Amino acid sequence: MDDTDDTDDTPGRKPRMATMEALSVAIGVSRPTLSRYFQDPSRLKPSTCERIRQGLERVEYVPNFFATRMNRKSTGMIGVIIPYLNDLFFTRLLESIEIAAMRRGYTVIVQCSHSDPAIEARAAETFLSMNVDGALVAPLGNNSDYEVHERLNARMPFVLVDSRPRSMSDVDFVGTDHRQSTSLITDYLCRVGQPPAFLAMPRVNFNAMAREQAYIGRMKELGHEPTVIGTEPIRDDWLFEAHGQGVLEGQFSRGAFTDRSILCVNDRVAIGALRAAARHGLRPGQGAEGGLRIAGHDGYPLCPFVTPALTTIAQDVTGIGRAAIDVLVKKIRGENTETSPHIQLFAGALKVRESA
Amino acid sequence: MDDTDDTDDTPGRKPRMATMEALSVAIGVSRPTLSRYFQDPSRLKPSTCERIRQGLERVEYVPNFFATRMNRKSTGMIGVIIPYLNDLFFTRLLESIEIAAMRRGYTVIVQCSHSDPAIEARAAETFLSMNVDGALVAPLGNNSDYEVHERLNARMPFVLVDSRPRSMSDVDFVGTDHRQSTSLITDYLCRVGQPPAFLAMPRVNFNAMAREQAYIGRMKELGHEPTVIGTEPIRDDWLFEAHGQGVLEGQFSRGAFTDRSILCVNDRVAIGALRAAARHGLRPGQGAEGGLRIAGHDGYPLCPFVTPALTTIAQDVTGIGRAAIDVLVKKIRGENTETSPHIQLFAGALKVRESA
DNA sequence: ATATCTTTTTTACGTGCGGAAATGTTAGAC
DNA sequence: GTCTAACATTTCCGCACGTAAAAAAGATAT
Repeated sequence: MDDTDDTDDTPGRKPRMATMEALSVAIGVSRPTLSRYFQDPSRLKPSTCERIRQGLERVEYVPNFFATRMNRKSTGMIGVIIPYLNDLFFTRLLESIEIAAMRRGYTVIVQCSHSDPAIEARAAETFLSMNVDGALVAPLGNNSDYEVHERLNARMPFVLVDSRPRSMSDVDFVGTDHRQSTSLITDYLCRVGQPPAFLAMPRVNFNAMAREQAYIGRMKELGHEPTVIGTEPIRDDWLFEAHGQGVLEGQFSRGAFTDRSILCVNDRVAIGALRAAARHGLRPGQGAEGGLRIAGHDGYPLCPFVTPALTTIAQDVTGIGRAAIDVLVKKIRGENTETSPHIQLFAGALKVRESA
Repeated sequence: MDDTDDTDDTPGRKPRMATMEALSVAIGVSRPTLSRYFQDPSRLKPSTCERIRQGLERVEYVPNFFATRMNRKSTGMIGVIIPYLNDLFFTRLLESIEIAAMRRGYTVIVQCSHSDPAIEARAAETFLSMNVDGALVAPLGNNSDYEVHERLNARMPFVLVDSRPRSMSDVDFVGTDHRQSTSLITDYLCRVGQPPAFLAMPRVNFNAMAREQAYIGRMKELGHEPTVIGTEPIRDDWLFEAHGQGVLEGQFSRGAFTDRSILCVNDRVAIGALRAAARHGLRPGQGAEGGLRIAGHDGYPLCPFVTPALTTIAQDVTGIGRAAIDVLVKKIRGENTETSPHIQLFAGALKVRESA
């Protein structure tokens, strides 16, 4: 650690070079040449290139991340903020984002808000201090401190994903077209059974609100009376599943909604709804005698494995993640030739299974 | 961006100082004084402290992450590698790790292997170049390149979490005591019904193997004949749920295992098993007529919401995450007074629900 | 052999900040 | 009022590398 000659010869291993300087004397080329080798080997004569390559095979050297990033105009890093981790929707989104970014040669720095606006703000702060090339943010919801997003947006290439605060309508955004997706499944439910009621969530999430609005709008277009339940929180630390189950158990035990179609704001709520049905001896399904049908929204990976298998709208998570990175990278590279703001909405795909 | 005076006076906002130098002239103290203010304000005279604080309120300044980290002996960062994200067990583990690290004042850098040893290796490389103070690794499984872990272990404080390769038995480890947990549920299943069969996974995961072995051992101790199924992969890109469902559907359609207790290697496999049962009209459960019971392992958050609610062993994810950070931080601070290696195993807790 | 071009090396400076040593300041004791 | 200790602040160098310019070394053509 304190070797003055910047090397560390642990027996049995390759000698480790701590600095590029030490590496250069070990290989026998100058340090600037090495620097250029690491950035773009093609700018060196092939023979020199080969000599360096062979030298590198005989020692262990990994360039100092901070020193390299400090001077370069670009850090090659993209900051990603997601609201919480314990939701497979977001993990799949994150996965597609990471893979897409990796392909483009960027290092992704993930920060999770853990449902806490203060942590979200700190994450933004971290990105600013790390000079990330750009930021991809899935906001927390109504609790978010928008100034945080605005500051990021003002200081670096910035793209919102998944959910978009009303106040940030002029910011680039990639997500699902909830009007389309909700209409699609509303239409389907109207076609195969009674017009659905909507099992909502407390208003803490923009997508939830967007879907609720889309449901109401579509129902009216179809000449049906919209019915929304579940906007009141059951308890404070609610999980989506517990919320769905709690709301519906309340209704079922009053004998309400036992023979209707129920469109849930998302799959996790729907899984709770299925649970409530099961506990009340109800069998929701396509050909259900009672007429109870339950559908979700998102394409949660577990939908095919619950009983009955959950009919839902699958969001194109992979497409969204990839597109978000595409837009962000374009902004980073200054190839922003398109209309501004760039709003890209993906269509949802109907997945008909057993539950509706 | 190219301001030579290191400031940026965007109208309507606080003037932004790009460097500590600029900040120092703006406030009227020397740069090193500022430096010490940010590291430990108590080392400054209260009056100076107050002057700086007031100055900071009138401008916007965030110190450069790289520059600060480059010289400090400690970067204040902990690297965490997890094998994949699309599993709520790992997201919960990660959550508890992040919260624990945050409390200790560390910044967590998460890298996900995405089931790919090459990505895992690159993540380790990143940690080395970033000079993280220590690394917490949940290894990929049999596919992992152990040299990667060994290198990290040799070069920085290092702790394995969740799963431990056989070849790394001398490395600090925090995880669940699978002998205890598996025995606990095996005993329970033997007590309430027929001795269980074990629905395993292909041997790609150490915990899966450990549980399988624990099951076999415990069954023999109890004088029962162990039965293991599901060690052959159904298809290549198998999901855990699909694996459980596939294996059991094969058995059920041959009329096998329809009236036995089945202990699944984990909850995701068990959810697939429940699905298989449902598709064959079977109703696993505590007082099941046919005698079919299905139990899992892990404490997957969805267990209470599937039908029937899944009986399982809950791992103490929060405890594991917190303990792992504790050990790692101790190693980082050189307070490693205990026996080496530090092996810390947490007990699992039986969660009796409906399915068994 | 000389001129021209390409490649590499030398040299030197910059990045934003940490840290040790030197300098300045203050307060208490005489 | 001076001296000294104690503390506060500044000066200065260093970190590991990027980058630019100038000088040197090869390579190729004439």
